[in-house]
Amino acid sequence: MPKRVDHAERRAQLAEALMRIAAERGFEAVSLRHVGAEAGVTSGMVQHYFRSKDELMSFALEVVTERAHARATAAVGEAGSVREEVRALLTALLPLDEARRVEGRVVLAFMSYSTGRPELAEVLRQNTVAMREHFAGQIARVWAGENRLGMEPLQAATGLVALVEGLGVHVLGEHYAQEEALAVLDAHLELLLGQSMRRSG
Amino acid sequence: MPKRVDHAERRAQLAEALMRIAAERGFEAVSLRHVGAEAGVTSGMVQHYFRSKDELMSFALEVVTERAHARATAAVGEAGSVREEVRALLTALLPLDEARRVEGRVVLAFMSYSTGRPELAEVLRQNTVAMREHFAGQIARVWAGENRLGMEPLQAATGLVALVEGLGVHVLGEHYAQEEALAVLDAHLELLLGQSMRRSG
DNA sequence: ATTTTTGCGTTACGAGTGCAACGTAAAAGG
DNA sequence: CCTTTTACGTTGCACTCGTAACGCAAAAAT
Repeated sequence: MPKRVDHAERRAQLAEALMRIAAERGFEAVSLRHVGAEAGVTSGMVQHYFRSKDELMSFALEVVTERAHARATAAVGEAGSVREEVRALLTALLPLDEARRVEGRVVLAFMSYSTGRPELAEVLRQNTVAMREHFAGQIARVWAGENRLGMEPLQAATGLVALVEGLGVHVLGEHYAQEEALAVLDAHLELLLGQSMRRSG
Repeated sequence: MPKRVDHAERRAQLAEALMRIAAERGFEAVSLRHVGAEAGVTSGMVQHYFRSKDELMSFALEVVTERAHARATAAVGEAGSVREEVRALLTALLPLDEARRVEGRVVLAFMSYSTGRPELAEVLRQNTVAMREHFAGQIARVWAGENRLGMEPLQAATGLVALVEGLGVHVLGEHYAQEEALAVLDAHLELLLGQSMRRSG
């Protein structure tokens, strides 16, 4: 055999090339040849590692979700309180730097692309479901059984995830500055988890 | 001249064909030939009404935003109070029936597609900005100068729009049922505009 | 040293693309 | 009636696409 190559690493490199193209030139510019060129190889090499374009696409989506998951768990590790953890998790999902903007664009593209492709849609769905349940648990802990905001923890969690999703989309589209999005997120976190809640009734 | 045709109407028909394709088969299935076939004509006819594919795409985006705007203003007309109006506006944006699901998918596709296409991105941006400002004004009216939730009306409005955007995306992706999304929206509206706010301090 | 396996490039093919050019039937204007 | 204009359809071109087939060098296995 030749130079013994790490299969997983090569696949990851190609997935990264795909993400760069999707983020910079749009999803329709993603082709085997372009991905190869972006990675400095030929389309034949891409074919060697992915049996079809669909397989390449699926793998890229998995990479991007794994990356987001890794950043999220890293952020959790640094948090001291539940509220800090929730905030760290949510801000880890916002496109606040170039790397996350690229990932955000890729995820957005996949959201549209997954129409009529159940396997891809399922990956995205599981992601949302997991986050929803995680936040619901954390919110329930903070609320400690009391529910003075007129909603269930799961509803609050669903709203929080949706809020961040929407803020992310708007920041990506440069509808407003990321500082505004962060301020809005903080205000809503304060509303849900802050002291003011204990003063309400 | 031949059968004297309403130019605007034909363009609208083609835009609708485009939307149907984009919603059912995905954005990459949108081609001049497919749009023509969906509308029951040839690609040459499409070329007759749109000088380029880009022009067709831009027009379709305008159509979809105009349609959403029309539904929004119609919903406002039926509202009796500010809160009802806000709720009507927001639910008019959620993909709660097939027509709105189609539009939602098209908008989502355009969000991704508009990467690197400033004219398209600007249309989406203006939409968000307008809604943000509108809701900020309405919230300010309801709050009547008092601000007990620890955020500005514009921030509350931004959060509301982002929340609905996120809920819409999740419902489109079938991450959860639309009833859940509606319940979450109502809970948040209650939080922002309901009586409980007057009881908080 | 020879065989086998692997990594990767090259080439080719059919299909689909946007677009330009041309053809033509029909209706309005003279 | 005849010309002009409009509304299409048709054809063709240059290009890109995904995929399959083949080629070949290099390294491990024997």
